[in-house]
Amino acid sequence: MTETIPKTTNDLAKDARRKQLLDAAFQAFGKKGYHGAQVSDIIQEAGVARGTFYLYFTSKREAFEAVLNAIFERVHSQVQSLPRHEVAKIPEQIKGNLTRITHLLLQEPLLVKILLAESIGIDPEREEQLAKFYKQLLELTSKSIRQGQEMGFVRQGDPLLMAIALLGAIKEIFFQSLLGTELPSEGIIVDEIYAFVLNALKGF
Amino acid sequence: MTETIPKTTNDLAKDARRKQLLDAAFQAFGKKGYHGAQVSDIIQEAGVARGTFYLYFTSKREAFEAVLNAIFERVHSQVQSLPRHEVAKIPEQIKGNLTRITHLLLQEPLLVKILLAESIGIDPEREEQLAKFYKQLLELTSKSIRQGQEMGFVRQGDPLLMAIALLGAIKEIFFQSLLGTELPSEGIIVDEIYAFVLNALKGF
Amino acid sequence: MTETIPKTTNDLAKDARRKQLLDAAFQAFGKKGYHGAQVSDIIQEAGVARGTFYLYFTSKREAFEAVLNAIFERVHSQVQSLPRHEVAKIPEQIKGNLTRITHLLLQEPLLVKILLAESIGIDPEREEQLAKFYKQLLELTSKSIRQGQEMGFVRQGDPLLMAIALLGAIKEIFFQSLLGTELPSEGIIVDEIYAFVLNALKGF
Amino acid sequence: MTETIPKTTNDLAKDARRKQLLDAAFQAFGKKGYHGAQVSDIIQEAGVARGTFYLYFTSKREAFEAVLNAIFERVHSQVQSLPRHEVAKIPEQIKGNLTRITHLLLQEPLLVKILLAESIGIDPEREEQLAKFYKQLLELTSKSIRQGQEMGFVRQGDPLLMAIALLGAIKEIFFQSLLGTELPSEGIIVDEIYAFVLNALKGF
DNA sequence: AATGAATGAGGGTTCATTCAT
DNA sequence: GATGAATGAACCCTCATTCAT
Repeated sequence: MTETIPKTTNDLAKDARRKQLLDAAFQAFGKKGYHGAQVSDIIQEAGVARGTFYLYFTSKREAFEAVLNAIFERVHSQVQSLPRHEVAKIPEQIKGNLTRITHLLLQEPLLVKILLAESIGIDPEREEQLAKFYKQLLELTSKSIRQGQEMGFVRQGDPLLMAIALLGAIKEIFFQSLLGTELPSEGIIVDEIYAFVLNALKGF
Repeated sequence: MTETIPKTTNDLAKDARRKQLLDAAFQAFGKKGYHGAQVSDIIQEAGVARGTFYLYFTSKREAFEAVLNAIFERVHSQVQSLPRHEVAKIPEQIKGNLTRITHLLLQEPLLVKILLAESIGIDPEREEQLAKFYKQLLELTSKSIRQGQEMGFVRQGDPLLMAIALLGAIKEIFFQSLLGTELPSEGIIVDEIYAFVLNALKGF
Repeated sequence: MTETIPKTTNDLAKDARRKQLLDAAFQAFGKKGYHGAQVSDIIQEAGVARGTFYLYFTSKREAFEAVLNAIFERVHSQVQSLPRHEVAKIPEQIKGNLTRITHLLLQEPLLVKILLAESIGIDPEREEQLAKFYKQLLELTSKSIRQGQEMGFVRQGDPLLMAIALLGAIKEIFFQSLLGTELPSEGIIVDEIYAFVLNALKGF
Repeated sequence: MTETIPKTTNDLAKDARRKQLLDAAFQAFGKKGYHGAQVSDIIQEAGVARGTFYLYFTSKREAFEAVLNAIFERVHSQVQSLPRHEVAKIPEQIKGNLTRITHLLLQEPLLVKILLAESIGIDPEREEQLAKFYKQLLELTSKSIRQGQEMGFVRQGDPLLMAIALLGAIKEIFFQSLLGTELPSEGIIVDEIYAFVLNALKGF
């Protein structure tokens, strides 16, 4: 009788424990970087024993991978793909996306740090993962740009390069906030990015 | 009289040896990153004994620092400050700067990797150094933007954010080349960046 | 309730392991001296892995410090403070102290070596520790001498210098045994030291 | 013609250079101990190049050996052997020896440090050398004691142990001065040692 | 599942000694 | 003889991972 419940309980507990370790790993990697963070930091933050860590991750690297995946998902979840047919709503949606992403990234410097500074140079696999993430982003964006060019409200030019430039423009703002550069308020940042995008692309 | 020549000779030899080690360090750090590169890699690349490395650098970290400084100087040397009074020549000069920087960075992926990916997360001092480098760049750029705004050919907006966005747009192109993204030819890249800058900023 | 037992068990195990390492360190330092002894010697003697050593001591130096402390305690434990009021028993007690110390030091040449030869020149802190150890010994002794002088059965003279001389006389015997000088039997040594002390101090 | 003079000059120069290095080594070993002193310290103190050191000593160890020998000679030169037949002059001579040795050792703490603290634990050969030095000293002393016993003015007891005790009593005074123990003036020290020797040995 | 003591490969740094100039 | 750049063996310490309890 009591046998069935524990299983569920344990599963829940397992998930909770994993999340607890994932959070701790996020904190540790965000604060100290991949190499600076030790497994000791993670288990201390999580309040578990050393062996426990290896019950949920096979290695420090895998834990980092998991953290990175969680970050990707979190960022993705803030981006809604733009509706193709309702052209009138596009600007509004773009601004909404910008607002949500900006809010997230300014709120979570650790996330920014991991995404921008720690995700490269760990190993080839990680780099590939990162490249894939950006590739998706860039393909989506350059497709939109190409559409805009066909519809005449985006200027001519290499869509991929334009997409890259836009991505970089936005990334750099958060990177600079990471370096301690004093930035204006969130609202102004969103407005400025939006203006930047419009201007950089506009076709007339 | 004969005393000065040996001295010069030795100094030259020491400089040459230092450069040899600096180059080897650049290679090693560029290929494997700061943490991945071992002192063994550097001395093997340079073809010297272990102790020799410590004759020229007090530590692995100091060697990295020296590599970073050399990179900063190399990048700086490619940028000519724009002439204030000859407005007509500004576009030409901007394009010249872009061409030179683009050429350098596409030619030297290791340099890009160190500058974009390895220079953060090593230690606070390094981060400060990087922050200073970017701060100079951004101050210079945002001042130009402000001037352009006053003269009416740059649109309104926060000059710092605009400068950051421009910097990021350019950086990202090289970062993506680092990640293996297939890019157009160097000439097209330069043209596109130039168009991007003009469009992103233009005031009418 | 059952929680306390594992804890005790572990603590005991940890104490045992620490003692094992301490003993090994004592052997190594005693045989080869501080600089001659390597951490490898200690762990080999103890039969544990390299990392284990650093689980119990933060450094080679700290291990030496611990060895020295253990020696101090061991020596101290052999010395019983003399009863002030039972004058008649003092000679007997002195002889008892001498017997015990002599026995200990002749039995443990490693201990003598560490105490006399290795405890100086390691670092200022260690020297201070040693100085403190001797200071206590000398203060105790010179106080007794002063009392003896007041009571008339110790000759006049600087009590501190007399205490130092006595200490040195005794130390030297063990130091010479360390150097390989052929000494008489333990019993004769004790008798001789005793006679020496009595004669050196006697007031009439 | 000029050939013969240079030889002498060079020999002198060689001796001077050797002495210069020996002095520098004495300073370095005295201040930092054998292990703490590096060849770098010695050549810096002497103001010569690294290679020069190895023109005069085959190794750091040999330099230490040379320093130790110089110390032995210096100490020996202060001790005049006692005249056997002029019994009346013995006390005076003893006191003279004590005065000179005390003066030397209090004047030269570095010498004391090397002699008492650094000369053991370097290597077996050094230990042997030290043992020989002390053996000579002890044989001389114990022979005198035996003579004194035969002549009736030294009490009975093991002559070697008595000699050792005397040696130790004296050594300890300088050792304690090394450890920073506050001692009386040189004159008092000499008087006290003398009294100590007399009392410790006197036969009635 | 949880624990934490034990492991040991690995890496940075030091420093006595050599040798070409 | 003098120099000092180069050498490389040696050694301490770290930390991700394992495994018996």
